[in-house]
Amino acid sequence: MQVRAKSDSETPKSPRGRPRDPNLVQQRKEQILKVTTHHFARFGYQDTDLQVIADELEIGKGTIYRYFPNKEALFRAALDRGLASLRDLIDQKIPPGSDPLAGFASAIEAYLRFFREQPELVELFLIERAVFPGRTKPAYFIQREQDSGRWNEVFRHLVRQGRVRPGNTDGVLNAIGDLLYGTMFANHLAGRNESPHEQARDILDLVFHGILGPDAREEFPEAHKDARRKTGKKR
Amino acid sequence: MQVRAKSDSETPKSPRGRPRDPNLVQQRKEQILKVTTHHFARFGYQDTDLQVIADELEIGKGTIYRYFPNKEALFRAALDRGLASLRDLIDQKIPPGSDPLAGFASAIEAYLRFFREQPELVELFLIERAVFPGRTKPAYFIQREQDSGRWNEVFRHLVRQGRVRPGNTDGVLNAIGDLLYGTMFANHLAGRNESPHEQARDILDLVFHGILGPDAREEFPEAHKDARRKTGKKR
Amino acid sequence: MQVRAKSDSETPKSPRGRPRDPNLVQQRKEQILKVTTHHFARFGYQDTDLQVIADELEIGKGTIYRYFPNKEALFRAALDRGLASLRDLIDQKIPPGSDPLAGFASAIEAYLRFFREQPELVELFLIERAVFPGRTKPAYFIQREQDSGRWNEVFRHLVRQGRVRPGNTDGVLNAIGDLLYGTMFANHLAGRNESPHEQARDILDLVFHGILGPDAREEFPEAHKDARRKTGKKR
Amino acid sequence: MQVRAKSDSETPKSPRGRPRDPNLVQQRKEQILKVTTHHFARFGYQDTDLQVIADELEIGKGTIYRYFPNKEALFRAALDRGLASLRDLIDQKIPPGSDPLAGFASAIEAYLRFFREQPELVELFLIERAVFPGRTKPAYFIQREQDSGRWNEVFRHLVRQGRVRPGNTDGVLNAIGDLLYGTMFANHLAGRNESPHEQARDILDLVFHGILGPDAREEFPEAHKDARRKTGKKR
DNA sequence: CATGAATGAGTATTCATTCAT
DNA sequence: TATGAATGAATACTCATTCAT
Repeated sequence: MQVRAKSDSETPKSPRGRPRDPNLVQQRKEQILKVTTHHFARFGYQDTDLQVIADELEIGKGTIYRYFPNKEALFRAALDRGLASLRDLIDQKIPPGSDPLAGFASAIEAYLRFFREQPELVELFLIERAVFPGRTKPAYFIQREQDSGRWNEVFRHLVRQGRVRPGNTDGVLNAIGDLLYGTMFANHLAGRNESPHEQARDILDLVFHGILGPDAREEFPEAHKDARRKTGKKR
Repeated sequence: MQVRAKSDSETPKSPRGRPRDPNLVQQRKEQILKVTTHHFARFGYQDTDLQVIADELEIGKGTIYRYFPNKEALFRAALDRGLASLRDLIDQKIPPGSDPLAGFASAIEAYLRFFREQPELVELFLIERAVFPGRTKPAYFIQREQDSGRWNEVFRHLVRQGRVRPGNTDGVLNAIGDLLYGTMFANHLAGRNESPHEQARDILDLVFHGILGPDAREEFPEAHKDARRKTGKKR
Repeated sequence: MQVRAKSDSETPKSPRGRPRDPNLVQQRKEQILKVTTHHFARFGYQDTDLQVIADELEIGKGTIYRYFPNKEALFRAALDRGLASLRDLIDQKIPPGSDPLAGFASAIEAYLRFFREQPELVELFLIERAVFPGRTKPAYFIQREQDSGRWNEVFRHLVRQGRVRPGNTDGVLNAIGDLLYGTMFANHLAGRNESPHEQARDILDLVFHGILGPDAREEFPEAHKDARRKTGKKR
Repeated sequence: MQVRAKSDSETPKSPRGRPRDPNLVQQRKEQILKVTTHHFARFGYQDTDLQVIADELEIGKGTIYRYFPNKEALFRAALDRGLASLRDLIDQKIPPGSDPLAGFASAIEAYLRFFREQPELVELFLIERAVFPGRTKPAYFIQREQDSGRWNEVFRHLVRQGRVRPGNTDGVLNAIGDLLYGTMFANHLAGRNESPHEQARDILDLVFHGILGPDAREEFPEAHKDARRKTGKKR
C-alpha cells in the first residue's frame, strides 16, 4: 500500500491548472459539518450513512472523503465545531470588567440556553463516548479543564472579597460544573422544556444560598475552616 | 437421531409439559447479563459480538437467543439489571425512621459510591441514548421520576419543619438530581478519582449552604417568598 | 475489536446441538476451492467476486468466509491444492526401483501433461506473484526446493554410474527445472498445442544430447573436469 | 460562475495550429513510464495509484491522462518500453559477421544479464497476464515469435554446416527459448543470485552437450534421422 | 497545455439472526 | 433445550476517470 507523498510545505510549483481556493475549502467543510451534525444527532453514528449526507448536500460521496479522511474524523470535526461555538459563547458572555458574580449568573443562563438551542451537540457528546469507548477523555472535559483555571481565579478573588465563603474551591467548582453538565443532559434526555431563565434562577438560588434554613445551617455547619484537604495538602 | 448413553450430569430427559425450573432460567439470564454488561461497556454496542459473549460463557450463540429475543433486548435487560441494583441501593440507604436530612446526605454518598463501583452501568446509560437516539425517555429518567415523588414529600416535610428554606421544590430537587447525575458522568468520563466520601462532603456543603458569604447573601437575596410558580398553583 | 476466544484444545463440552462433521468440512472446502480455482484463473484475482462463486455453489457468501478467513487465504488454499496434486503426480510417476533415466524421462512428460490438463494452475502461479508482489517466495519454488534434494541424489548416482557426464549438478538441474518451468508457462501463454509426448521427446533430445554435432563438440568442449566452480571455490 | 483575473504565469495563449515539440512529448512519456514501471513492479497493478505516480513526478494526475488514455494503456506502454529495450539489447549482441554459435552463446548471457538488471520488467510480464487474463497473447511471445525466424535461419545454417545436429529445429529452438524464459522467471522469483556468466556457462554446457555420458548416449540414441515430424511432415 | 476538484461505481467483510439437528 | 452452520443485508472507503478553470 503506497502512501501519498503529501509534500507538506506545499511547493507552489507552477500555479497552472485549477487553483485551489483555501477559503472555499473552509466553506465546504462547514457545509458538510452542518449537515453531518444533524445526521449524527438524529440517527446515531452507525446509522448515519455518508451517502445520505452526500445526497443531501448534492455532492458525491467521494467529495466528503476529500475533506475528511474517514467517518470518525468527520464525527470529531463536527464535535469540535460544536465545542468551538460553545467556547465562543462563554467567552462573549463574560465581558471583562463586569461583576464576577453577575457574570457567573449570566454565564449559567447562557450555557443552558445554548444547549437548548443546540440539542444536536448534546447527542454528539453521548456518541463520542458510546461509540469510541475508553479512547480518550471526552472533548467536552478537555475544554472544560482548559477553562477551569479562569473560573478558579474568579472564585478565589471572590473569596478574598468575602463575597463567597471560603472552602474547597476546586471541589465546589467541580460540583457546579457537574450540576450544569448534568442539567444539560437531563434537559435534553428527559425532554424538559422549562425556560432557561427560570431554570437558571432555580440553580442560582441553590448554588448561592443552599437549601437549608437558618436553624438547620447550624445543625449542619459549613465545612470551611479546615476545608483545604484538596488544595492545601496542609498537615 | 441417536440417543447417546452418556448420561451422568445430564438433565434426565425433560418431562414434556413440565415447566423448567424458572429459577434456573433466572440464573442463566443473570450469567449472560453479567458478561454482556461487561462487553457492551468495554467495546460499545456495535463492537460487541454476541459470538464472543457466547464463547466466554462457553455456550452456543443460539442459546443467548433462547433467553433474549435480540441484541437490543439483551442490551436493555443489562441496563434494567443495573438500574434495579441502583434502586435496591437507594431503597436500603434510607431506612424508615431515620432523620430525613441525614438520610439525604447518606443517599448522596451512596449514589456516588455506587457508580464508582459500577462504571459499566454509566457506559450503558450513554449507549442507550447514543445507539437508539430519540426512541424513548432513557430508563434512568423513568426510574428517577418514579422516585421523585418520595423525595418531594421528604422535602415538603422539611420545609414545613423550617429546616429547609421554602422555594421551588421541584426545581431545586431537579437541580440536585442533575448535580448528582452530572457528577456521575463527569467522574467516569473525566477519570476523576476523588473519594466518594469527600466528594459527597463538597456537594453537601454546596447544596446545604450555597457558596455565598453573609454579605453577598443580601446582595443576591433568596427567591423564596413567592417562589411557588411551579409547584404552588395553590391558593 | 474483540478476538474470538477460540478455545484451541476444543473442550468438547456437551456435544448437544448440531454436531460438526469434520469430514463435511473437508468436502465443503474442496467444493469451494474447485469453483474458486476456476474463477481466479478465468477472471484474475480482482475480478473474481466471491459473491459469484457463492452463487454458483448455491451457498451464501458468508459461508465461504466460514471456511476461509479472507479472499487471499482462499486464493492461497486454491494454489496449495493445485501444488499438492502436482506433487502427488510426480511422486507416483517415479516408481521406486525403476531406471532413473527412464523415470526422469517419464517425469518430464508427466509434468508437461499435467499442466496441459491443469491450465488453471498456471494462471494461479502468475496471480500469486502479480497480485502479492514481493511477499514471499512463490509456493511453486518452495515445493521445487523441497523436491530438489531427491533429484540431486538421482543425478549424482547417475554420474557415478558414468551414465551422466560429471559437471555442475546443481546448475544443470536448475537449468532443466527452469526449462520445464518455462515450457509450462510458454505452452499456456503462447497457446501452443503440441502434444506433451512429442514435446517431451524434443526436450529430452536436447537435454540428453545437446545440440552440437561431433565436430562442434570439440570446438566448444564440455566443462567437466574442473566443473567445481560453484562448490569448490577453487582458483 | 466568475472568472478569476489572476493571470501572471499563464502560458501566453498557445498559438493555435503550431504543433508542440514532439520530442518533448516523448521525453515526458519516458519520464512517466519510468516511474510507472517502478510502481507497477513494486506494488502490482491494482495497488498502483496514479495519484502517487503523479505526486512523485510532481505533475498533476490529469497530466498523465494527457499522455496515456487510461491505466491499462499506461501499463502496456511501460511493458512495451521494456520489451523494446530487450530487443535493442539482443540486436546489438549479435553483430553481423560474428560466428553464429559464439553469438548464440553471447546472446544467452546477455539475456540473463539483462533481466538481472531489469527485474521490474519481469514483474510486468507476470502482471500482464495475471491482471488481463486471456485477453491477448503476451507481448513477450509476440516479440519472440517475430524474432524466431532469424534464429531459425541461423540454426538451419549451422545444421547445414554440420556444427549442429539435425533434428526438430522448431522444437529445439522452442525448448531453448523456454529454458531462457523459465530461467528468467526462476532467477527473479526464487531470488537466485548466481552470476549471469556462470549461469550462462551451465546452460550452454547443457544445451551444447546434453547431460549424457558416451555410453548412455547410445542407450538413449538421438532422434535425428526422421526428426522432421514438425517441419517436414514428410515420410 | 496542465491541473486537481469532483465523482460514484465497485467490493471485501462482518455479524445478527434463523433453524435443522 | 442447546447448538453452531448457514445466511445475506448492510457499509465504509478507494481510485480511475472526467472536465471546469
